Amino acid sequence: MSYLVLESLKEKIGEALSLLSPSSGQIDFVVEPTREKRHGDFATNAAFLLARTLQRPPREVAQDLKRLLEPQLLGVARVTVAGGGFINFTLEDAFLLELLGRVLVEDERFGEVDIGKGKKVQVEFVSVNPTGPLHVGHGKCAAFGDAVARILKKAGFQVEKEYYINDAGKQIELLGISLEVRFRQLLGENVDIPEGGYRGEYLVDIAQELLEERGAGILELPVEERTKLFREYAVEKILAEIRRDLDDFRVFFDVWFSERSLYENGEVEYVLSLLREKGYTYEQDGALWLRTTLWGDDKDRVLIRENGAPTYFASDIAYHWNKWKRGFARVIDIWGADHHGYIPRMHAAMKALGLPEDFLEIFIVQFVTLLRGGQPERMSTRQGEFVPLRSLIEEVGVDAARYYFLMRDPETHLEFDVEEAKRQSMDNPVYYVQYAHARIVSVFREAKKRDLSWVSFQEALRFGFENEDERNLAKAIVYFPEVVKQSALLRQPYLLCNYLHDLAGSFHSFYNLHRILDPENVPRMSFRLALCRLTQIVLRNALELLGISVPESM
RNA sequence: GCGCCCGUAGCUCAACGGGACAGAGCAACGGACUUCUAAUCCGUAGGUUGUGGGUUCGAUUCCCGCCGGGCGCGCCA
Repeated sequence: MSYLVLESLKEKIGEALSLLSPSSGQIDFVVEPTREKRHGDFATNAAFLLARTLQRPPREVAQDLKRLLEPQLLGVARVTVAGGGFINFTLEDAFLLELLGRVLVEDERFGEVDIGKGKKVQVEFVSVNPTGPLHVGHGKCAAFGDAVARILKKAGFQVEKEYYINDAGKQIELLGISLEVRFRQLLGENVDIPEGGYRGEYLVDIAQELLEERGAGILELPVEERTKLFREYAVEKILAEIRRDLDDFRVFFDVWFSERSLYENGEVEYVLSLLREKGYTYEQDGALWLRTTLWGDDKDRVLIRENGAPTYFASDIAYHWNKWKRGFARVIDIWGADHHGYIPRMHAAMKALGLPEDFLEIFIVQFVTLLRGGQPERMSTRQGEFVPLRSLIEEVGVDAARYYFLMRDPETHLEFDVEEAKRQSMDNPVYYVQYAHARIVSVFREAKKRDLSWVSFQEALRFGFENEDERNLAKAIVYFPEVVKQSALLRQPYLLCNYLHDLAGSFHSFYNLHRILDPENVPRMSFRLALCRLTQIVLRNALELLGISVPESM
């Protein structure tokens, strides 16, 4: 993977550092693209860091490093010391062009970086209780989890996407009861949805369907059978709805895992006995507790209630034990912000089970504040007030919705004014990126229409750069694998959004400033068409990682 | 009260696990289409990074105190 320019630079700098100071092998320097071109192509802060340990002025250390590096670096035209001690590198054009040649060969595989080494990773996300349709906040989780999974796959992990169905417990009981109330109301009975029940309109529709399907007679069934029927019917219908929403949002899961199954095959029981055996549990007030405080939780947590029913926590521990048994090297859980208080106890439970420190990785997705005409809209399924994901998709489209959710760090709050997104949909940043791709396709379409002929892309690269705009575009293109690597390591799709916006910007500038189709100058035309093709490859590969469509025309 | 997230241009956000002059997009202003898609480009303007300290060659970034906003703190899930 030597086209990871930064990687090879880093390696050489590391070697130079250890020559200057053998003891300081673990200096955590960075190599980054420069913000300004007068600083060259890439720069490192290594000298500043070494200066500290050596107790010498950074500039001096930088000079020493430069002397060591200069003869070492192939493909680097210039090494300079600037500022207080930055070391700047300027790539040779020939090297850059060689890298471009490799991109053409790699094509759809370009951007693959093998940091995963085939390790099995699971990403579990959305996992909404089947008690109501998906809302906008879930959409953010869905877009994030799906993009992370795609990125990890590109980075060499073996990835599975999973949805955990909370089809057990009190909330589900309440759902069944709420449906029965709606059902009875349809038959004219004067009954009310109980405290804490689900009041959303969607249950009225489902009750209507059930009535048409099974008739009023089901109310005559024995209590046990009747509540089971209402409960299961509600879960089934709502889950089907959730699946349909996710399909339309282009989010597909490999596994749908039922919480209830953990009870049915005795795994909850088993994990509880495991924890008992290890001596991390105790009885108090008629309940069974886990000593999560041993690992930093605020207080111990209940596993089995006074009434004998296991808590959600208990089944969740069993669930993660199950994940471990399935052979994942690591599992990534993506939760809504309302669950963040749950993190310490879950990590504690993993430690109680003796699982590796880094087995479970949890991401918290902060809420989306939906604004509609300046008015904030609260989202709570239990209150029955929420903005469905579906209606957002219908208003702004899948591509725009996904891009908006992904363009920021999910752990920060996101403000999303629907009215504004609707009104300004033509200025949406996602179109800026997609438009670059559509333009490229259009150039080739035009070239064919005019029956132009040009030198093959690979051959054309030897004509080299004519201006800085072409060169900037080339730099952006070869930087792609580094972005994939970073966003995979940090699990941050938004780095790709930023990168895409940059790349599209470099292309739009290039396009506006230089004519591509010019039969009078075939070498130049050929070289520029090669750049177009290269840009197209990267735009396509990157958009696919985000689950955003790649339009041929707009 | 305790814990987590956040506070950067008028608005929405960047700044790549301390670095060069804090950058984009909207909104504002001025230019560029008889020529490959103007959903674009080129340019101008816009800032005491909430606030007060501290750590050091250097702080938007790390630490502490305050101010303001969001979310949690169940034998719910």
